Amino acid sequence: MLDTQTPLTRKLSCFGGLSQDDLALFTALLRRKRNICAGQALIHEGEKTGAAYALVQGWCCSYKILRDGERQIVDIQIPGDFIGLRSILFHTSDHSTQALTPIEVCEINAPDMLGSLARRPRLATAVLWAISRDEAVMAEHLVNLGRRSADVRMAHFLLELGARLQLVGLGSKTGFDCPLTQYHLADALGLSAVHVNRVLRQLREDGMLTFQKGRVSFDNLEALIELAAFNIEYLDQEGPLLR
Amino acid sequence: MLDTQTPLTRKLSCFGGLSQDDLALFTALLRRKRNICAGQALIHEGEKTGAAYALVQGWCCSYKILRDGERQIVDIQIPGDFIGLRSILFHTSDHSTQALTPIEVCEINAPDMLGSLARRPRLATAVLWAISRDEAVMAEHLVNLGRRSADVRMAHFLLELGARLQLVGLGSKTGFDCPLTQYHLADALGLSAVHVNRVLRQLREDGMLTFQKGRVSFDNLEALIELAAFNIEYLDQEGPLLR
DNA sequence: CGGGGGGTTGATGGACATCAACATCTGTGG
DNA sequence: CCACAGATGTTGATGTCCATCAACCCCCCG
Repeated sequence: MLDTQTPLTRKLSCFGGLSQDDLALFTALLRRKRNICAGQALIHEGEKTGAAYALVQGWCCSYKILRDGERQIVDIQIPGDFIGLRSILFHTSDHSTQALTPIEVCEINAPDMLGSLARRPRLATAVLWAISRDEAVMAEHLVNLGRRSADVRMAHFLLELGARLQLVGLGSKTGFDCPLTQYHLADALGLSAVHVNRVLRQLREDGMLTFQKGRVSFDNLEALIELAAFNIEYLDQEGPLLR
Repeated sequence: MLDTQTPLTRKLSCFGGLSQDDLALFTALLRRKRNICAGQALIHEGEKTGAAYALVQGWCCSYKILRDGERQIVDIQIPGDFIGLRSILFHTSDHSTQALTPIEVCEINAPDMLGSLARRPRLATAVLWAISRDEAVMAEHLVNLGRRSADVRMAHFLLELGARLQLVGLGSKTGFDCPLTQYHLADALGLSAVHVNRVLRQLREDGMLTFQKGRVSFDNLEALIELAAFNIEYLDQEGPLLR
């Protein structure tokens, strides 16, 4: 492995079967870098430009605002994730995206991207895999909101985040650094911030996990996985499918 | 337009820019037809085969079952939709899919499909658009579960279904035929069947919509759209993007 | 020193789940 | 033709999970 690996190439390599040429071509797509301050918006719901990015460093979140001002976070992006990929082919962007920390992104030029994919089937397949994975994450998130109680929901969400971070080298079995506030958790989990606070306290008192000062600690990983019935398979990160 | 149009080609044409050759090649992919009885499972969560299909006729639904037996329907498929597309690149299927009515599907052979997409960029783009659209639908579904009250949730869900059916010629402004039971609605909306019943009664008494005997009637479409704050843009079906 | 963002805790209420009973309809076999 | 079972739909009574409102805390930073 090269030590020029970025989180994104690391993730795509997890899918497997990419040559050095594939990776080089892909990296070449990601020329134009941009740095964004924490709190800044990257994409506005309803805009027509259809911009897409790859997130190199930092965290951001995609969300929708309802008429009454309520917010639902639809996805959290961590290094190695795509941002706004599904809007490049759409008339209008269906969500907003905002930086949660200072971030570094690479703009993706849609025509270039589509061109490269046409020339490199393996690369196209890997990107399609990444998109499918995002969709699988969203499906699990849907189940979370629809059918799980607040504590299980929280446990499941944080376990998933931990697993995703581990894949790109930003977390371990013991926990991860996490810039989210309780308000973000509330907006992601469809709860009120007050209730998020209570659920976190409960989980802490039960010795399951601690969320404090920007750090999530899995105090009893086994029990957490059991509580959430967390089955990591939907993240499909157990090694290359193609050889 | 040909009158040999299927719901699927009709949907892909909505995206625009496909030549007769593109469509012919695509249709050729969908050789092997299968008929399935109502209630039969098509895909089992956890299976390794990675099958995918295009739905030609009838309805089906994709869902996950939780440990306690609860079910969450993740997506409803209507004619012209893909089934299980995101699992063709995965180790295991992350959901089950079941026929709600007698259905007719075409198997999709993954290697063939990927090959065709490599040779036909326009076609690849159209399929990518269809995938993006599925994802956009799921994102809106997520907002539905996370932040909307039961009545609004119901209104939004049925309006979306109506719009999707209209695109493939199976619905109108006045309503659509709908094989779902109240139990299906409950599992899709994260509610109990009892509460679904009450919500439907309320909507009926308010003159908004009637759900009876396999038929959804929009009694006051304007008011419904207002109630649900339904903005159709996320379905991206307002005419070709490419010309 | 003041103000704002984030976090914490208690009191109260409401939306929805759960339990239970019954109605209606359909198909099936006697 | 009737009896019956099973799936679906309907309605009431009761309970619970979580939202809402309202304080108050700490900490950071201008």
